[in-house]
Amino acid sequence: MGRRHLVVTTSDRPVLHGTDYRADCPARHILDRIGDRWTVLIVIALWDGEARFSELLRRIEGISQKMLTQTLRGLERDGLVRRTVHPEVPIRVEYALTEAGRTLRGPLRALQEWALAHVGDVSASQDAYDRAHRPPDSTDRDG
Amino acid sequence: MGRRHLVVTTSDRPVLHGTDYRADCPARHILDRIGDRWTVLIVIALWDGEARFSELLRRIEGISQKMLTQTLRGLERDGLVRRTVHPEVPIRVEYALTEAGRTLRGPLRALQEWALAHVGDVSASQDAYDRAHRPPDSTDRDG
DNA sequence: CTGAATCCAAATCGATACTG
DNA sequence: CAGTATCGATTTGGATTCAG
Repeated sequence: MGRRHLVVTTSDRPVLHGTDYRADCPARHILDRIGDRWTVLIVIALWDGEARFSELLRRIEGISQKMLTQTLRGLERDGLVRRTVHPEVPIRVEYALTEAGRTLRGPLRALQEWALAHVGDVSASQDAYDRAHRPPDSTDRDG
Repeated sequence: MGRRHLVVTTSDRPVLHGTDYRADCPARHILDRIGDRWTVLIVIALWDGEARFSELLRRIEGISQKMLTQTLRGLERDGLVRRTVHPEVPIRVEYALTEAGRTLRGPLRALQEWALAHVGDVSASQDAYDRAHRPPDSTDRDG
């Protein structure tokens, strides 16, 4: 049985790794978290302050109840979101970012700024790429 | 294909802002990119300079040929990686980060630093969460 | 050597129905 | 209101096979 950890070898010091080269490093875990479809949207939705479950469901367009619950649970488990149950009738549950959760704002912003700065270039590049790699056109008149 | 409505075009509103919870923004596109299993590792592997296809295959442990090709194509299409074919025998193909690709280093670093700074807290939180939500154990005894 | 194509298993996610 | 449970469609990624 071979090792199953993922390794990237570079001559210099790798960016996303600490003392070892495995891909299951802390940074990889974070990438897995924010890489899913909804985590970042939820964090953004909670930037302004706490919100109820149904409120998040309304504000985050397209998310299903299942995914909201599931993602919220993961965030709560990681200590990035705090869940507060108010035993009223009907029941009320408030979600809010923890202190740690709020600090995610910086890195997310860095990513946002990169995206904003490069969205034009990326879009143009995709355009050019798609033109250059267009599927074979049968109306080709060069024959 | 399917339901990917990542409209990177006419978003005149601020992107990862507290009032925008939509998934169709530039930042979302970036998150989709770096969120996949291999993109970041490839970017890291190309940090030092260009590399051949087979070299990347060797250095990024665990990646399959298919995924390397596929991810490289996406990166190339986005203008983050440049592909150079040397028509020799046997053929030689070199991959390298473009200028835009290299600028991804900053945001990636921010993420890494966040992860490093919080891995302890997150781990502890997960631990506590799992203890509190322990699977039903009948051998429970109070000490 | 580079890489496209195909088949298949597993993970992800959404819609729906049901509970307290 | 705030979930849980389940099923099926979709997506993802890996192994394998074939080709320039």
